Amino acid sequence: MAKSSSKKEIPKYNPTEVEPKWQKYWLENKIYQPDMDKAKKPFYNLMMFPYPSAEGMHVGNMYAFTGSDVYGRFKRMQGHDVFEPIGLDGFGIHSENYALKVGKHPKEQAKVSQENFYRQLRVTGNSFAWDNKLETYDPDYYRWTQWIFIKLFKKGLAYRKKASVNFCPSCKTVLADEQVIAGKCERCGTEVVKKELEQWFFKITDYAERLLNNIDGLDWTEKVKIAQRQWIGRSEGALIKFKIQNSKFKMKTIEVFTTRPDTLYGATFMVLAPEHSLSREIARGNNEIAKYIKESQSKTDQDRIAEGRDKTGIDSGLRAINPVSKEEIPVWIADYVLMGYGTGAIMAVPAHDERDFEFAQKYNLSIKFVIKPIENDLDTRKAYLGAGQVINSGKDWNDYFVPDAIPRMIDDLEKWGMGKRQIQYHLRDWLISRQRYWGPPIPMIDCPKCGWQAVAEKDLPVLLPDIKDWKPTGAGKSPLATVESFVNTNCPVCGGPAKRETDVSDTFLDSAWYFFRYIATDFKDVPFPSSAFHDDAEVASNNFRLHKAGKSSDSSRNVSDANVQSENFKSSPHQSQNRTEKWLPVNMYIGGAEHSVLHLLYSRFLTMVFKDLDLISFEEPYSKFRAHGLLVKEGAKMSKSKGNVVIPDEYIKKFGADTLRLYLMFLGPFTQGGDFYDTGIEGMYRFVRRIWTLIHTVNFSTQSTGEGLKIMNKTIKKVTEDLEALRYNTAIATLMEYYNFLSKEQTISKEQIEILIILTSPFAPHISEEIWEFLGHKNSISQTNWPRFSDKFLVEKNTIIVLQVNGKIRDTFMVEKSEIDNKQTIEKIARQSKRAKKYFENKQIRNVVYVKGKIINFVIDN
RNA sequence: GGGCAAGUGGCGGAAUGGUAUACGCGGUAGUCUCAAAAACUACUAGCCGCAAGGCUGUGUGGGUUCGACUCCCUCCUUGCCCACCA
Repeated sequence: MAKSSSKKEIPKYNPTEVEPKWQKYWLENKIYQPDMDKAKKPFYNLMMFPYPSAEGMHVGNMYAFTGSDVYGRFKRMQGHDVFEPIGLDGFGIHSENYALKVGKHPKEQAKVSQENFYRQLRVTGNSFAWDNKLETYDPDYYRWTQWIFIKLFKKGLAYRKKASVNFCPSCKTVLADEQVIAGKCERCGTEVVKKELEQWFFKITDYAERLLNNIDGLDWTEKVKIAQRQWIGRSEGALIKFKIQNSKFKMKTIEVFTTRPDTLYGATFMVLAPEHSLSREIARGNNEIAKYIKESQSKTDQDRIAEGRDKTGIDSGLRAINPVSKEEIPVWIADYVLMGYGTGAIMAVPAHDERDFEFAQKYNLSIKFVIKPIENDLDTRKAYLGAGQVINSGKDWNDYFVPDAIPRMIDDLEKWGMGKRQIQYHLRDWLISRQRYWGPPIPMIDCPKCGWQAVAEKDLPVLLPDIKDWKPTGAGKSPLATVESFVNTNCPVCGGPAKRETDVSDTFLDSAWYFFRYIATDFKDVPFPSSAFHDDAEVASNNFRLHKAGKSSDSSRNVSDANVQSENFKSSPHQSQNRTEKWLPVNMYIGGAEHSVLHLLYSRFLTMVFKDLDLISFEEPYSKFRAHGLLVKEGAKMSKSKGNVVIPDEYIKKFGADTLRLYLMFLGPFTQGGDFYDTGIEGMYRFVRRIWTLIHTVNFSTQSTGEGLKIMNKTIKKVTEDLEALRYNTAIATLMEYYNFLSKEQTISKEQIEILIILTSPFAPHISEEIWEFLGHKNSISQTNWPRFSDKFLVEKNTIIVLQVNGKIRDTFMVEKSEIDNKQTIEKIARQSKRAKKYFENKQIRNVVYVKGKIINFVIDN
């Protein structure tokens, strides 16, 4: 090691002193607070904000945040004005359930969690823009969540509908389809049942095609793109009408959706979902059928899954006519057909669908094959799903080959007036209402005269009342329904007595737009700046906590409102109206893959709606998204029940945040996750202390030379490329190799050391600042430019050529770079190899493969 | 049932067609010490060998190639996501 001969005094590395010192420095000097209006190279570096409800931040949160922060710090040093905000997703069932568990009012618990979480976040060394923090349960925030609801309502995108919905008996609320995982409640794991309730929905299905088509253009983790495509679930097919024979009901035809119109001749019966309106109509005059429908509805999804493929059903007694074969076919009612997809009715083709085949066998229904395989014989013991030749399908279709001929067959159906081409999506409308307390009240009023009306925008927010009986009731209504002072109000249209909606909105609505609010937390009277608000009288004109004003306060309303809290709010929406366009869409979004469908899809949807409202000019919220991997503990998933959840606090106390950050980023590829071992972190602590010691003992030479320069440039190149690709583990390995090299050198230049510190600083920001200061710098290391590498130092003078015989390595030798184009010379040197000679001497050399500058391979006969 | 990943030393992992096991953990031996810890140094895939060296080796079996952890096919295993979606 390059130690001084005279023994220097080495100060002890003490992270518990160094780290708070720099955290304080960053905060006081607003080092990480970009100028939101004047920033020249804005870079929005977003990480998914946490639910603060658990027992505090666990190491999985820190893993995700650190990975995002490292990238943000890297971009900042590359000259970008990085905006890296943080907040808390504290509204919602998750937080409320935690409050229930610990027996505290959610509002009280939120205060405790907030303090604890922010304290933890402060000591992890992230470069957060603290001035812009937000919490979803803050009225300043949810006021705008409610505003969004109103905007959607006015645009016809929020509507009420009575529907069979998922209901969690434990959480006592309805759930979105997305929150039901294999028939169980995503939050508590209880089996979900179906309930018939009137609910608020968002019409996300109107955006299905756009949501799907835009995916191709996104720079996102491929896995997440696939998950979204699958969730939206586009399929092409046909809508086909079947006439009902002698229908005594209102409905004279049954319409079905099918992706296999080519099998229409094989449709030997039909099946209606129990919830189908025709099923209900039939049930009115038939007890047995009514009973079947009731039973199937009371089943949990879990029951249905447990039953597997043992299908049940009942003959409705109706007969329909197959439009092409003209055969009379029975109509059944069975719960293997779902109301939520297609038309809620199917044409059953048992010969070519496994489910229909099974059902037909159980109930002895006829099976008619209309496709046969081209090569093999038809096996009539099971459904045939493959491609093939059309048979038994009349003169028009016989001998067609499917699936190729399907489009032509749909054309025929259209021509014959029997059906039409149809594109169907699996995506369903977003169920928004929740019968719970801890969320933003849905800002709607039900007037006996005027019907459902939105709360006037000037009256927002509809404050969540502070009540004692906040626990879920399970009666299909929110606890707010019992608060008369809340419920009773006046109609915003006619002024007469009316009642408020008492449900609150889904947590996913809170988190679907938070990145818009981050950039505008200093704006009181708009959700986010937009030129569209300029002339929009209904926005900005309100009396809610309006701040008294800069020069532009034309609004003289209720300045003295008792609620005024902050002096920092700007009152003019016109000012800085470009801010939204300046910062959004988000440049880099990093978060968990578990939000692949829900959160990412919802925020895309809202962004599109904002675009359609002319509030913004873009329609995709996140230009780039990367999912991080899962952090496990010694091979096992961390969970409270196993008691192996790692809490970062104790490790930070013992080793410091820098060591923990480095360790977390080192233990595996960030996008794939990693395995946390206590012994591993000790090794990282060793590395940090070694750097500290090296700095305090090194003898500086004046300049970097030869090998040193080369290695330095190589290191810069590798670390830069790795950081851009989020390959943090190999970036750190490279830094270790660089340290190992430096520690063995007799003399080191100051430049070589500074490069080491700069490159390490995104991972270990505190110790880097401390060393940077020790080296005599006055600025923050985060304000230093990221070093560039120069290719001219990367050129090797000599190259190692590997000598193979039949692909096996037999020797290596060094040649000058200038020789590598000369195959003859290389071959000549190779033939002289003492070690390899015996393998090709006296053998017939059939071929010599030379790969320039890398390898020479003699191919011989054995 | 469908979709997507991934299988490499004792362990976490590196290498994406060209010297497999970088970096780290753990282990062994040594230096320092009365001793221990820390720190530092060396070794550390398996087998054979005193050594020089050789053979084998990236879940399995095959293929493509001068050359395969890497590309293609078969099977096995594990993880994640979705799931009676017509």
